[in-house]
Amino acid sequence: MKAGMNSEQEILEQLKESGHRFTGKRKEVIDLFIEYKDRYLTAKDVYEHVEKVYPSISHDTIYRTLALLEQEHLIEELEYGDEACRYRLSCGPEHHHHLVCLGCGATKVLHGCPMEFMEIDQEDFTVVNHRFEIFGYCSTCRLSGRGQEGGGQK
Amino acid sequence: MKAGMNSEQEILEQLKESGHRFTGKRKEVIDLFIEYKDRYLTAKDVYEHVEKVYPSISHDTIYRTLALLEQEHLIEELEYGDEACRYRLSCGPEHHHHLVCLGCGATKVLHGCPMEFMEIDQEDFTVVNHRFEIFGYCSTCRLSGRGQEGGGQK
DNA sequence: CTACAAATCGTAAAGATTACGATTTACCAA
DNA sequence: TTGGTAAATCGTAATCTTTACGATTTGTAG
Repeated sequence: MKAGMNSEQEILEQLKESGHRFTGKRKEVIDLFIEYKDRYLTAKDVYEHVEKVYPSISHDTIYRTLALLEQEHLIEELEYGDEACRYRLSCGPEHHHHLVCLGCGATKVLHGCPMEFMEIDQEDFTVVNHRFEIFGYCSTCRLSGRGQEGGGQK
Repeated sequence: MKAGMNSEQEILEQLKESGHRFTGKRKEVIDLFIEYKDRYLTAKDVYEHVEKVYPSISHDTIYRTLALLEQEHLIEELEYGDEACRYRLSCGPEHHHHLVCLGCGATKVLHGCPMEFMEIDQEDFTVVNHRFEIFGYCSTCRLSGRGQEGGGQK
């Protein structure tokens, strides 16, 4: 993915280039991610948004669309505790991690990756990937009292 | 939890102290975790083990037992990608992270926590917790060819 | 405009986890 | 040793997320 690819136009362009079609349902999904640019959304959020325009939208379509967008690196997935997975608009080709707000799903990019500081003997253990996220409450949610109930994350 | 609390005797003792009963089913669960001391196990693994001794064991019992043991900090939980959660015997009171083998669930303790290197403005974002794991293949799984198929973790 | 493959629908299955009333059991006290 | 009581467990089914699939619709190249 090219940096700065975040308009509906550019995203649909990229889908086309990789041999996929431009459909109204995909447009709705993409528009929602653009509207909540820095935020993680659940499949349910996406379903409910598209449902407003296409009342007969199928779950199958939502999940396949999410899989397609992730495969094209247009959105990023996050395993969100024991709740459902969440997705957000991809924020660039460079490797990064996030601060994630447990109240509203808003995110901030973290600079630096902890793997730089880890020394692992690759003879002993072949690293495939890693996971790093910091959870908490953004100032908006903290001030609105949403950060006082202990949080949903174990 | 006290350090080195890893015998069946000690664990049952601690359960008793916190007002819980010593049952044959709990003993089976604890024995399994002790047998696979450094390894993550799924609820299904636990269910199938206990089932051998108590063929009519209920799912409810397994999940409540796991929740109890986790609440008492006797086991640790890990969200394992889009698969089921996994649990392992707690390895001590001090904060730590793990290397996790995608082939067999074996783990190694990592020294040092990435949060030491992260500078976060607590005015801006109130940190509640964080998550850090490194996934890959241990030497045993790599040699047996289990690490060549691309791995199950996205 | 036509044809074909991609995309979607509608419905249901799969798998993990939780819920709950009824029953059994561990354990304290007599 | 024996009850009594609350905890633990059973059996069964619901819930929730995600996936599957044959039938149908639709985008798009030619």
